[in-house]
Amino acid sequence: MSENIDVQATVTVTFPDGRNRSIPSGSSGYDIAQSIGHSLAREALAIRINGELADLGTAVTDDATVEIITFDHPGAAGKHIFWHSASHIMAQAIEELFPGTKFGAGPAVEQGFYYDIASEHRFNEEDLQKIEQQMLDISKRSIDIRREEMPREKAIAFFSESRKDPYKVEILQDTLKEADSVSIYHQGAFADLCSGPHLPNTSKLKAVKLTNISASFWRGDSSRESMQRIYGIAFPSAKLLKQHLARLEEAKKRDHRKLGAELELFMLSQDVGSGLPIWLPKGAIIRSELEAFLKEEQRKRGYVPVYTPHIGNIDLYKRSGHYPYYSDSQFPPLTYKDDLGREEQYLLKPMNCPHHHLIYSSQLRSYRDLPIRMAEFGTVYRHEQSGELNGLIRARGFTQDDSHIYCRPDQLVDEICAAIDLTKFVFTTLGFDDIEVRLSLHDPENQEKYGGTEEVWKQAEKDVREAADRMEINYVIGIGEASFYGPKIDFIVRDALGRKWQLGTVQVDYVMPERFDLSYIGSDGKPHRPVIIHRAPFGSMERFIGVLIEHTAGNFPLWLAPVQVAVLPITEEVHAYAERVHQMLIDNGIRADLDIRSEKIGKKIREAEVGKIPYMVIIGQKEADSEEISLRRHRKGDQGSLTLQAFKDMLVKEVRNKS
RNA sequence: GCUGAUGUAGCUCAGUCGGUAGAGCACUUCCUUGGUAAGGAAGAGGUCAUCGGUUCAAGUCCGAUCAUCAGCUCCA
Repeated sequence: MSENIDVQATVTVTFPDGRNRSIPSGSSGYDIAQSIGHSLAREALAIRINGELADLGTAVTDDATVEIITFDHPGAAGKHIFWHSASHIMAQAIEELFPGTKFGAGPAVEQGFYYDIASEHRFNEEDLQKIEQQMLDISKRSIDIRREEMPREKAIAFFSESRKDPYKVEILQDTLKEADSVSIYHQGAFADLCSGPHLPNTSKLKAVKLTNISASFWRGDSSRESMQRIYGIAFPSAKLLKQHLARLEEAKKRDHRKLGAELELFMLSQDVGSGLPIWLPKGAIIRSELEAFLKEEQRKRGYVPVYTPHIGNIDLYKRSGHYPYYSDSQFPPLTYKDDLGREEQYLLKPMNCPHHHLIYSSQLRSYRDLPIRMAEFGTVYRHEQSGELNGLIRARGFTQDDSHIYCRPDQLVDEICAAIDLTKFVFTTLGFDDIEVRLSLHDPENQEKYGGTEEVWKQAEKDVREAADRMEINYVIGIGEASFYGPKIDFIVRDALGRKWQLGTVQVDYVMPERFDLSYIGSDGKPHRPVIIHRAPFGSMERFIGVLIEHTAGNFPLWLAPVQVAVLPITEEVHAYAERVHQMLIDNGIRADLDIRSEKIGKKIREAEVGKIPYMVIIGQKEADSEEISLRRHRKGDQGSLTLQAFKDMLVKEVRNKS
């Protein structure tokens, strides 16, 4: 390089690691990637210029910070662009195979992409394979993907006249009505309205799997026409696709419905009704251990237990305001008529709140009594839509680890913090470390959806934020996710298939105290309104255990394992000693099974392994003579010999530590 | 609820062109007493989800219903 290069013609680009480099002005993202290395240029999908994602072909004309985006780029930007382009390629493939198909929306999602399409043709599995092949064909044709900016009016003309795509026209006339100029991406004969960015060329797509077809509504509105949604996932290499499919297989093995049946934890029966889980003995042990754990923790933290009936007079729910909000997800009322023809209606309780509020108002409360923290494992019933049911995770009858905390306004933030702390403690103890926390706020555009005044909501949301900040939790904001009576802090985890589920929740409520006319006598001798916190660390016992099954793949920690130890004698001669060992474990509070069948030890071990029993005690003549046990650990194999005392101490300690 | 797929023994599945049902595991009994993931033999187990239709004949073809699964809308 000579010293006297034309400074006008070069610009400085700075990379994320702080290094920078001079490049000719007008260089594209591809040129920049190429200047760094051939393999990066090969893998480059797009570029981020001064924080803005752009097509790889975009020219850099000023000094800028740039980032080359590859498929594996942290933060999923690369995958997102890749899958978004894949959805366009799928649309092109569908258009080529099924001319006349109309296209709705085709975004990238967390696990791939989809496209909503309208067609007379009913797409089936065979079509998906054909479309996959066509997509790979489009990839082979190596078509450049080209961006075109045009005025909105021109785009409307383009989509109504040459593309004949009414859905795109609707988006242009509705969602994008403020925009002057829009962008269109062309790839061969296909074109789509899209803000981009996109892959430079269709050949980047090397492997694709269209996973399923389902129905969706145009713009998510059930009053609009139904469309066919085709889901898929794509990768820049066949190897990555293979890995992805293997992961899916693995996830299926963890499905709590499958493991729940195999490990005899719970069952569902048509004879009882759909969405009404039945706890089998082994599942009941897990549930009761979890309940005991939380009860003890709540006792330490100043909660008092209560019990309330499973049904309540319908007027109670009308008064709470739950009735109109929940009416489409309730079991129909039970109607009772007495001899005089008077009618009474009861609901299976869809929530525990009103019952607890009545307990609160059953006596005169002083400011000195607050906070009052009422806790109940309350079983509730909601008639969820049949398509929503999902084993334990989404049921029609479930038990909330519910509590209502009645406190003074000056205690509120502290109490929210304490509830957050309990929830975090529960999750940490159970080994959930990857949890998303969402502050669920109301949507001011839809104030009529909520109870209470705007001022009340402002205050409640301020308090919730303050508590979340003080507890130093990372959260995302969910506008419109609030309950009708107040904002919430929701704890969200994923199931084996990557679907998100809300578990724990902490909710602030200024509305119910008003509706139930709750009060306490303040130090000034006058009545005041308390504030209510609704909270449930597990959320529901059913859902929590469902997610826990998937999280642990059925390998529960010792304190939760339905059977903690399997005692496996090798021959009949040692049955007496095995019985002694078994009894000693039982006497020490250990859940132990004794297998005295005349089966070979290999088979007994196999069954204990398949049953995911944490510890196996193998007892033969040697152990009987030396008064020891031979220990085997689930998934880890032979652990050698131990004295009875050492084994017992080890178990007791492990159970106590909940490790 | 909507769209699609599926429904055969307790479980996992096979069942061809429509001709009245099959395997493995599990279960029961017997034999076997074996040292760290499946010992052997015999037996029992089915209104082919339910209801209706076509047919001489239906697990198989057609329709409806129910349930399960995926997604949509909704929620702990």
